[in-house]
Amino acid sequence: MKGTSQKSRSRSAGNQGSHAQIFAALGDGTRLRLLAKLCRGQAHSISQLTQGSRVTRQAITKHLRVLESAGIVRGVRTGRQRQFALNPRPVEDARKYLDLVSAQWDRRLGRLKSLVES
Amino acid sequence: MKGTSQKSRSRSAGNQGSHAQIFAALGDGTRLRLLAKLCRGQAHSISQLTQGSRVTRQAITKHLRVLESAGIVRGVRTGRQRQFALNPRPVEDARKYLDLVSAQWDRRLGRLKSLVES
DNA sequence: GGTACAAGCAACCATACGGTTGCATTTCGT
DNA sequence: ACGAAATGCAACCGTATGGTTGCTTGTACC
Repeated sequence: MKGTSQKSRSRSAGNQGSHAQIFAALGDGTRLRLLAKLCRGQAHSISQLTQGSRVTRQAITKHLRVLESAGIVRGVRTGRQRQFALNPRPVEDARKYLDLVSAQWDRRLGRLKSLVES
Repeated sequence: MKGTSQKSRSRSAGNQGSHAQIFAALGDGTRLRLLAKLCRGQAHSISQLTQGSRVTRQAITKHLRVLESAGIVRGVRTGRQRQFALNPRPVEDARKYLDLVSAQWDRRLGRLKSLVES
């Protein structure tokens, strides 16, 4: 997520930039753990999300910031705390991307693989 | 993929480590471009994969190494060159993981979201 | 109004990442 | 055998990342 300067391109086909950003955001254990908590549907505050983690609240904040700029998560202020909730859209997007990769692979292989492995 | 020292744990449920590694491997534009080439089914050598890229062969080699240690790609020697081919297994794995996330979210939301947003 | 909880800000640190350059090694072809 | 092609290896560089600590700001609540 560093070298690739993803500005704000939104080309439909082969748009590696945003996908790369999403995958990069998912590419960390702590963040996946956060995701696991949030995908249960309920919004959590930062300190709630810090509960049970071995890292500092600050670290969690940073991770949330990463997830947020990837669009995976959205935080809204409610009083003195920020409630973070999952935004399933980018996740769906990433899933579709991987689906496409698999599909393309399968198509080219003529489903030989599926026959052999199943 | 740095702080999380993913050694070789293979717990079935909530195994963030390997998933994180896969996502991290996918979290780069250049590597996604590599993936795009390879998912077309044919194996490519390193110099072939370097073709059309703006970065050095060495950079590509490093990226391939990352993809390889995530299991996404496998390279075998054929004479003086290494043929790299995609291994769809980890990709499928990652896709399933995201599927699970979405499913969990949808279930908890009782598909309220889908009704509203579509 | 004062206090305690939640979060933001900023600096700092060690290490990983993406990339390059330069040189060595292996292997194919003639 | 020799040159060229395809990799491999190693050092180096700038910047990002994950994490910490310390302090300030904002908000609830009695």
